[in-house]
Amino acid sequence: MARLREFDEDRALDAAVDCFWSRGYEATSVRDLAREMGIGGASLYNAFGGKRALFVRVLERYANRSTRERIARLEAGHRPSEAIRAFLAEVIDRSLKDRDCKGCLLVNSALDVAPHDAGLGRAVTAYLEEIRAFFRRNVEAAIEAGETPRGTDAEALSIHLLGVLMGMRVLARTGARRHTLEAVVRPALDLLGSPQ
Amino acid sequence: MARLREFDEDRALDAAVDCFWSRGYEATSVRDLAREMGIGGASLYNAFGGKRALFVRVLERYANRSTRERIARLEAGHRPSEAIRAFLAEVIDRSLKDRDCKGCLLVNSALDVAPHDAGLGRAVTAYLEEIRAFFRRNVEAAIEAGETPRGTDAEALSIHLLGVLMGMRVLARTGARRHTLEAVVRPALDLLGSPQ
DNA sequence: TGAATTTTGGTGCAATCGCTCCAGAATTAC
DNA sequence: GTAATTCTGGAGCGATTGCACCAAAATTCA
Repeated sequence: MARLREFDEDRALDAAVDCFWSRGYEATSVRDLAREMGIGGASLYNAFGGKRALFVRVLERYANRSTRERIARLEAGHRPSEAIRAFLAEVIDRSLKDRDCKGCLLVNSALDVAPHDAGLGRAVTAYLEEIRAFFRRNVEAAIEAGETPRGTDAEALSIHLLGVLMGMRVLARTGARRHTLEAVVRPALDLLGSPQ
Repeated sequence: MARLREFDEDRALDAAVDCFWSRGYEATSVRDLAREMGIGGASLYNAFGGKRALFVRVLERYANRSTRERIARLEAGHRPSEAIRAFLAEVIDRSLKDRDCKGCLLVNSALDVAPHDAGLGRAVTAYLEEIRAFFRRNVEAAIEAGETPRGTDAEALSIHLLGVLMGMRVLARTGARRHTLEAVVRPALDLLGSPQ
């Protein structure tokens, strides 16, 4: 009973992800977004509501396509401790390939927008908590499987792993090399137990 | 042979530090700065050259008054491994008191401006490297003093400590509680050897 | 086909951006 | 005192910001 949308919402959303990811929230203008998404300003407001509302959708899409996809894939194909190892190794590899050092949209947002917008802050925190839950789940399973020492505190180690991941993301953003990123992570992986 | 400056440059610089610190580089306008510094726009440009040039001065002042002061004070009053412990403990304490979660200006800048401005990026990296040098120096001394296990790789551990510090700063920015920040740090401190 | 509804590109608004210019005030050298 | 020099507040530059509005285009239901 109305005119059909001419653009593909998912494709447009992907373009918006790239836009916010490489420029940050504040530095990205609605005109940048519209141009990159291949739509007019009116369509953007009509379809997504505005800059902030679009960013909420972007965070959700990023979490789905980047974080959750990786977690599901690695958790399905690896033993618990190896899933964590592979997760961090993959982040290192991607960070090194990431020429313009975009880093992780969630981490960037945690420092950029979260402190100035309580709502977005809660969203970012929830996504980071999903990553920690992945760590925690697999540390527990690794202990159960005998891969990780019995006395290990899974809760504490999962927090440590999240912190190490955040730190690596920050240093990667400054252009750190592989040996630096690996040195950040290695002691945390040692706590998981020596890989077979 | 000319009119004297009416404002105190150091006081104005401190105000500029607070401004950039709490709002970030992009989100801080020259008008914000001038108002908070208690000077006119023309004076700001006359004395500091512009927004970016002022930010360079701000980074330097922050490094002097925050990072370097802390390093010098703790290094003078503690045994090597205790200096590192006290450094991280102090960061945790200040992060928890920091109601508006400003975090660390250097870390915020590492994610905000460094990737989009090579010059500022190098400056930020250099300041972070000073912190790592503090870690490295004291890990080596701690090994020498028998506080830290002999086999420890001081270079690698100093990088790990820097990464853990960055990670803690990110999580603190999202409003993390004490037990979270301490869980991030504790495994790294364990590598320093048990405190006497 | 005509009414209803939504999307579309374009235009434009009020506000703000970093920055510049200017006239006047203040200070020192002469 | 006079000339020279610098600092000061204020006004204003062109550009850009997020967003609103509009008429035309497109589509479905009647």
